[in-house]
Amino acid sequence: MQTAEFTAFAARLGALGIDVPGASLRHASVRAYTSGAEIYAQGDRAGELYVVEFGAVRIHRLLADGRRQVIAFHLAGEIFGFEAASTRSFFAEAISATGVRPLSGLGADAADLMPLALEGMLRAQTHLLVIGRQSAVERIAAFLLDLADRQGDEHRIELPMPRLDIADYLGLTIETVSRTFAKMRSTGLIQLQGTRVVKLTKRDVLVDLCR
Amino acid sequence: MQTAEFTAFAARLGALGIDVPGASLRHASVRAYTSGAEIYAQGDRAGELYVVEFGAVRIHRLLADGRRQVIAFHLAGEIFGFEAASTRSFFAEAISATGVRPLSGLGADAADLMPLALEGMLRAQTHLLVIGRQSAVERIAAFLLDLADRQGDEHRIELPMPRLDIADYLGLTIETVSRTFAKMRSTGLIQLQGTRVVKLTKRDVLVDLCR
DNA sequence: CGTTTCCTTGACCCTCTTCAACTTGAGTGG
DNA sequence: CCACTCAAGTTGAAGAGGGTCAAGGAAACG
Repeated sequence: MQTAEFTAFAARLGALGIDVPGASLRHASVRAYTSGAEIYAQGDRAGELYVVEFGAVRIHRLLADGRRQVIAFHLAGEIFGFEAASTRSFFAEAISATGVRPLSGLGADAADLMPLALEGMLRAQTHLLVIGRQSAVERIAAFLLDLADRQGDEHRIELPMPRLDIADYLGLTIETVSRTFAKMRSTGLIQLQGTRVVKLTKRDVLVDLCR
Repeated sequence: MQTAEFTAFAARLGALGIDVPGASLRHASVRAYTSGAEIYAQGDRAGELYVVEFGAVRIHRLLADGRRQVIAFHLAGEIFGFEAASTRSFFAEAISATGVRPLSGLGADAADLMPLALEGMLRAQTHLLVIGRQSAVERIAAFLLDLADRQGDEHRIELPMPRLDIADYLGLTIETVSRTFAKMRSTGLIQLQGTRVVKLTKRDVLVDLCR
C-alpha cells in the first residue's frame, strides 16, 4: 500500500538523497520510516545504534496477552539502540514519518558511549519512580515537563505521539490519559490546542506535582 | 546505640580485618554496615562503584511526601554505584548486616564496565514493564523468579529484605504484598517457611504468569 | 464527502489502597 | 526463664483511583 503520505514523503526524501525502504533511491545513510513502521523487533540481532534525524521513535515491549509497555520515546537528535545482550529485548517503531541514521563504527568507543548508556539507565530508573509511585496527574505532569525539556521550549509542547502511546508509556489507559488531560485543562494547569499541542500555563505547579 | 547485633558483628568483622564505620579497626578495603545504614545518599558526590561482599543493598529514591521507590536490590557478588551525573541520584542502604568493597580504579575501564551499565539499564527497563503493566500477583511472581535466578536456586529463595522493601520495589503497599503472598500460598503456588523463606512449588505456573 | 482512526466522555466495576486491629517474633531486662 | 517492648507481618472492612465497556464526536485520509 503506497499512501499519499508515503509517496510524497519518499519523493521529498529522495531529493535529499535519503533511502526509503520500499522506494528505490540513492545514498543509504539515513533510513526513513512511515508512521508505525518497525525499525527493529524483539529477537533481532542487535549491535547497531541509531540517531533520530527527524520524527520520533518509540521503544516498547509486549506481554503475551498484548499488554504493552512503552519504555522510551526518542526525539530528533537522540540516540537509541543500546542493548545488553546480542539480540534486541525491545521493539523500535517510528511514531510518525521518521528518519534514522545508523551509527556504525562512528564513535563506537565504549568511552564515548558510556555516558549515553548511563543516561539511558538513569532515565529508566527515574521513570520507575513515576510509574511505581505517582498518580495519573503526577505521571502526566512529569511526562509533559520531560518533553518540554527535551524539545527546548519550557512552555509549549508538540506531542509527537498519540494518546495510546502516552498511556502505554505511563502505565495508564488511553481513557485515563484523556480524562487527566481534560482535568488539567479545566484546572488551568495546561491549555490544549488541538490534540497535539500543549501549553504549560502553570509550569511551577506542574513541577511541584512531581517532587 | 550499640546493639548486641552491632557489637557482635563488629567483633566478627574485626577478626577478618574489616573496617566498621563507628568501630576502630585495621584494613579499610571492605566497609561494613548494619541493617538500615546509609552507604551513600542522593546528592552525594558520585564516582565510586562497589561490590557487595555479603548481605544486600537497596537503591531507592524518595518523593517529597515520603513515598519511596526502590529501584534495585543488590545481592552478594553484584556491583552497584553507577551514576550518569557527578552526584548521586539515589540512596543506597544496607538491608541487613552488609559488607561492601569499593572498586576504585580496579577495572575502571569503560570497556569493562559497559556491559554492567547496559545490564543495569536492561534491568530497569524490564522492571518498567512489570510495574507499569502487571498485576500484584504477576509482579510478585516476576520478583520471586528474578531472585531465585540470582540466588542460584530455582526453587528456594531466602528473602533478604522485609515486606516494605518488596512493596516499594514493586509499586505496591505492604498489605498487598502480604495478602498476595497469602493468596499464592493458599493456591499452592508457593510455600512459606517463616517469613523469609519461599519455596516455588509451581515454578512453571509462575513463569507463565510473567509472559 | 465518506471512511477510518483517534480522541473524548459517561457509567459501572474491580483491584489495590487506606485505616485499623491483631498476631508473631526477636531482643531486652527483670 | 519469663514478662515486656517494639518492630514486622497479617488480616479485615471500607473507600478511591483507575480500568473496562460502550457510545458519541472530531480529525485525517482517500
